[in-house]
Amino acid sequence: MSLKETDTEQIILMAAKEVFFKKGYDGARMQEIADEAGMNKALLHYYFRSKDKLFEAIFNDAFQKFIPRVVEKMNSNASFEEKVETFVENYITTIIEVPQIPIFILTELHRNPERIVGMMKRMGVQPQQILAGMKQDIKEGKIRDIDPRHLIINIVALCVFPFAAKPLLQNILFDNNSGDYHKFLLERKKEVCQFIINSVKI
Amino acid sequence: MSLKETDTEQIILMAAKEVFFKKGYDGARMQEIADEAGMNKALLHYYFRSKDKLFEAIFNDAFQKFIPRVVEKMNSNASFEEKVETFVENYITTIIEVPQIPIFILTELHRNPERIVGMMKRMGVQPQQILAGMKQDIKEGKIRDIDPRHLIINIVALCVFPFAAKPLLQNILFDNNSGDYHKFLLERKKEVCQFIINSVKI
DNA sequence: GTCTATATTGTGATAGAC
DNA sequence: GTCTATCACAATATAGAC
Repeated sequence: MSLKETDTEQIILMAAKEVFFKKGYDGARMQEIADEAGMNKALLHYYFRSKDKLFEAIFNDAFQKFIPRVVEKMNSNASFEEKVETFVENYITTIIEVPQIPIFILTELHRNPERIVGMMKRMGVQPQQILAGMKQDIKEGKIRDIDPRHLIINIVALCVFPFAAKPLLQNILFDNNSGDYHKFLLERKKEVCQFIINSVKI
Repeated sequence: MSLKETDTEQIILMAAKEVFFKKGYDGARMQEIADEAGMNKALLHYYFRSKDKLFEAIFNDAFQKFIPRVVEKMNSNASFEEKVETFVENYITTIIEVPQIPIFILTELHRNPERIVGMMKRMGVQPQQILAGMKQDIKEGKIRDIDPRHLIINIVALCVFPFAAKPLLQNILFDNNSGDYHKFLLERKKEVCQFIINSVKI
């Protein structure tokens, strides 16, 4: 594989990511990706055969960069507080870099649930161990009695939602000032941790 | 307007809602809506002129049924606990009836932010008064010191997320048993209230 | 590998018979 | 009001020159 070929492939991937993230699969156009990449439609097909295959390449990549960083350490034997802090910190830091990811994944999850669920499972997103850890914490009286499934959903919800609803929140709460909203999202790391830990205190 | 005409119009609207909710604007096809309604494509255009207009009818309707029920009472002078309980109760009850609404609104928000934000504002989704109420509660020492914007986002996040990510959560936490997940969502009403109130306790 | 041109199919929309 | 037939154009995909 020559250097040139790899370059072109990378340029296509970057352009496709841009467009697919913004418009979703159904809304994206091969022509727009080609324009964004500064080349012809035909080249996209030359490298990736079809829109579907190109999308899959983007999606798998986004997914594989995202999930492991976020799930990391959740199964360690750290304290509940430490686990929450690590998770929230990793999650929000990661998404701030690519804030379109949550809505992208949610949309695709809606469009094609089986595929996403399958991918998640294959990548080791198996909450059983995490749930067991939480049960242990409850049993040992470290946190109050709460259904671990609610707790885990609450944690993820608090991290994801501000990004999924960003266009609305930024406008309605921050007059569309993206700098302010960015600062606000950074604050959320400690805010969310505090919110969770407070609410499970004995 | 004859009875027959109104009937057909309603049938179209129901079919369109079904398809638009499931596939989103870009993914939906006029042909599929016509099939779902048991009639011809041409009729859709006869009644609604264009795909865009039909979509708008659906969206406005979903929106106008949803938002007022949810925002209701948030501006009353009830206690913080009461307000949270009313909001969460209304919100989750409403969404359980039409669980596709959150992802539908989020997707559309992403596809066309200005339109959604505009509609929300026109429908009186103005958080200033709610934020002011929360500030007052903080000042009077009824809840702990917390940025009201974080608080309001947290409340909505906890309500919305389980529906937005339903296909994933139902599969991964409940082995795709929709009955179990439904029970779980009903439980969330009190669970979410408790979670919030605990976390803002002095 | 990259381009232009074109094939092929899909899709929103309209014309016109009934 | 409802249908069939069809238009016009958009979008994915491929053929073939360079």
